[in-house]
Amino acid sequence: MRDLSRASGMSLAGLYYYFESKERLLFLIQKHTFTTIVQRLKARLEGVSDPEQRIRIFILNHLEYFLANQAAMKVLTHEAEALNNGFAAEVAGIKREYYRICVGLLEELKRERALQFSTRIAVLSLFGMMNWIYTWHNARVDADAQEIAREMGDIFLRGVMVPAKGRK
Amino acid sequence: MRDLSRASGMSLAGLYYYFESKERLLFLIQKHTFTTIVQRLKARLEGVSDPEQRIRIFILNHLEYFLANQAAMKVLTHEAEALNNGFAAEVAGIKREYYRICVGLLEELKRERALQFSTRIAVLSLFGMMNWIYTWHNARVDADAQEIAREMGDIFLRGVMVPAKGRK
DNA sequence: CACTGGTTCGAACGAACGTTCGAATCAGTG
DNA sequence: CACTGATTCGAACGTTCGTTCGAACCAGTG
Repeated sequence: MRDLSRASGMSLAGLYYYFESKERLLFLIQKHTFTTIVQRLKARLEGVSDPEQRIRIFILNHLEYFLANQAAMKVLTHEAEALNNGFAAEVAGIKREYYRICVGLLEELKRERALQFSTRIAVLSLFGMMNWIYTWHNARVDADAQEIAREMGDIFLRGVMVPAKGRK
Repeated sequence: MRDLSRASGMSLAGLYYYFESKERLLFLIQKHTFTTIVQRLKARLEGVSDPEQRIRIFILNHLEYFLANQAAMKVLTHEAEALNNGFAAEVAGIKREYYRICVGLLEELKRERALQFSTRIAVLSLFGMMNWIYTWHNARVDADAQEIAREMGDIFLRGVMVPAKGRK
């Protein structure tokens, strides 16, 4: 809170005039962040029906936000479980919706192309690939979100695309 | 430190008889952990020459350790940058060696099969898939390390295996 | 037995943290 | 002008944290 006070130019006590506690402030940040991501994703998916393209949009949307707010996303990732039960439940709800959207996109692809893979492992692997980026992305040497989204999309989509009869 | 004191049954002051500071204790834990992982990996790679098989061993070794020490790996992941420069450098060296090994394995595969992909993005995507597991793996519902290593290996290896001429 | 070196601990120190309180300031209204 | 409600702040509160200190204990040796 003292860091925020210094960075915002408002006194420590002044912060508490607007946010009743540190925990509630973190809650508002988390809620705003995840709501924004979901909302932008929905807007971008509008009108696109090709399952592969929809997954690529999902990846790009996610990476763009994570790279544009890298420091913030690092904090949110680490502080994911710092809220008490009341606050945690609401944020968990938004995250679950986001997770369900991704599951839905993969199931679309699975149905259209008659694929066979564990949706849970696939979704969580994809989230891992994308979320981990806050630990390594360096704006000076690494490509931008669009390029990385393309490469990760290539790896993930090709990895998941094996027809049911061709398996095992 | 008070938590460690309680959990270990030794007094708070007693802890400081063995570890000169909290930071040095964290350093020793990090060093021991990453050294162990690298050492086990090297032993398991011994005698295996097929590039694909070597990568599968890498994934299995990593996931086995992460799942066997899930709580510990969560802490180490979050505390990755908590050491001051002196300690941080030594741990970073071990991590870099581990990273280089993975790069080497991918280059082997690339050479043998004439593949074309960004090694850096591939390695970091793989690390993301694997490391993220501490956030979601639930021993009661999810498969064990061997099964997950197989599935992640399937996704990653197939995702990366596209011949040079077939691309773009 | 006394003595020594290694081990353990209760109690405290100073710093950092989240939070609160009362006073001061400011803008707008009558 | 006085008055009101919103805003801002310095100073402090109680707690937690990493760390230290001196005394106590315990084995083994002479």
